[in-house]
Amino acid sequence: MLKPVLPAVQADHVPPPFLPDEPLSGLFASRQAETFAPGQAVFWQGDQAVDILRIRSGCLRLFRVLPDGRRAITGFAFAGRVLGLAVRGRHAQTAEAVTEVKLQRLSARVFHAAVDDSPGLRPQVMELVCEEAAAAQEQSVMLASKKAEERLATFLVTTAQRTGADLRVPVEIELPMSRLDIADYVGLTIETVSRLFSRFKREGLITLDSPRLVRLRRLRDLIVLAGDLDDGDDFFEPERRPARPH
Amino acid sequence: MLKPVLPAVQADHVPPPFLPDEPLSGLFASRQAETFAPGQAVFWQGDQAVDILRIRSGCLRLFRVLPDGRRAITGFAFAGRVLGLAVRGRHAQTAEAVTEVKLQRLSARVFHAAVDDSPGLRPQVMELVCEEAAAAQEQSVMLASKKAEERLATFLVTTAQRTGADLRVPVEIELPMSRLDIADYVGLTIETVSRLFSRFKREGLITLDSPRLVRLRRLRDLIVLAGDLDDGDDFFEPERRPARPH
DNA sequence: CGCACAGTTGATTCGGCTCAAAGCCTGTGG
DNA sequence: CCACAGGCTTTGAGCCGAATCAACTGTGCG
Repeated sequence: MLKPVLPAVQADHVPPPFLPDEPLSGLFASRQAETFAPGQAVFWQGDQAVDILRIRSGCLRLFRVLPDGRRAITGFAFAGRVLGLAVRGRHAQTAEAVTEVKLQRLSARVFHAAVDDSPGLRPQVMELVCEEAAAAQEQSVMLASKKAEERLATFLVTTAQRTGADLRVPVEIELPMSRLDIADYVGLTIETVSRLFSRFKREGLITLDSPRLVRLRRLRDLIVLAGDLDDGDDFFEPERRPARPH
Repeated sequence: MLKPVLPAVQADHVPPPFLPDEPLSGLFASRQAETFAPGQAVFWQGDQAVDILRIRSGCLRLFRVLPDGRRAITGFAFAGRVLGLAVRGRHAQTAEAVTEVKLQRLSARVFHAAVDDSPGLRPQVMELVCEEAAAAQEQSVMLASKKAEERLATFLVTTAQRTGADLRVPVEIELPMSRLDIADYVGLTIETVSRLFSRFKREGLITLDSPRLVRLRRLRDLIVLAGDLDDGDDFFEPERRPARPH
């Protein structure tokens, strides 16, 4: 689950707009990018899903709204993520830009046709869908059984994970999303999330250079706090995340 | 999401051991069934996933255990369900028989080889994996934003759904799982679940002929209570769930 | 008959929510 | 350059819903 999943994103010299070795990048090669401003929706819950999308840069939030207005964020999507693979018919969620987002679009019909007669692509698509399923289950487990502090710790650790940074030293992560987004993601309120940030800071687990810029000191303790996460012992194994030549 | 998903399970004359039109039934046609006693594990979290399984009868619980022993049930699996499709490498969860379970087994290697060169089977497998992903997300949304009573209502309604019964009249559902199972599934404690059953009964939403035999009176109110669920207006549309000839 | 276990019910506690009020940055216009 | 507005974020006080702890009640089984 938490093993290195993203391929080579941590390579020092690669700027955001060009991630090599991304899954399915070939299919999108010649497609031109659209831009979405922060807060703008890419698609809405209930929309007919006609396209497969690939994020070039930026961050999206994926969420569902209950009839009474409560919002549950099911995930955040970053550069390289392909959306719409597991969608049959209508979108079950809304996708909204958190930061400015650039993405490419491909007709689902064309996409699936192309994938269907490429034995090389098929397992890649399957792999991505499986990852989505696994992530959703992970989230369920967290929400069903973890307490507030464990949820935030989990969020911080997995977010750090995603950046592909070297996890053996204090990691600095930039959170593009607001406290409200985080709250709706981990199933808490803004206030509780904020209080937890403060507490983690007070206890020396993190530092907050600004509300959106977190440095994880004592990552190991955070991992333990997070509870699950394969208990993180193999997080620091040299052979799993080889030292980068510099 | 909640539209009729299972094909023809509600046909009156079909006894549990022989569900026709089941997805992928062809592949398992000649495989002989194994039996698991209640409480027995079919596979363990962490096991190498070598087989694809298909449930012929009975009910399984799928769950993960956190290091400190808390258990989160991610779902229950019933006859017709195929397990192991979305698993890469090791199982992320344990599967345990709730009732006596009979299932068939097929080597994952063989299975995927067969699927891979059958253009007819591929979309079926994809469909199932997508359903798994969707179910997990549904669960996440519920756990992230619903209160206790809404969770139990959701559980009851979706369970009723699954049976494929006519939902316009009081549905009687047999719950194979214990209160503890339900609690671990909806992210509550046994006591809270029990209290809610009592309350629903007191309020006339359900009757409890025995702890495991629930009759849903006022299903509509339960659906509203459940909150989400497309708000259930199209639950009762005649054309969606045609009246059965008798 | 009595033990074991599942489920229910009650009393109490406590974590996280709600409501309310300050801080704090960012951008905007004077 | 500073003042101010507005949206985030933080912090505080009090409350409430669900967890916890603890009987008690079936019900099936040796």
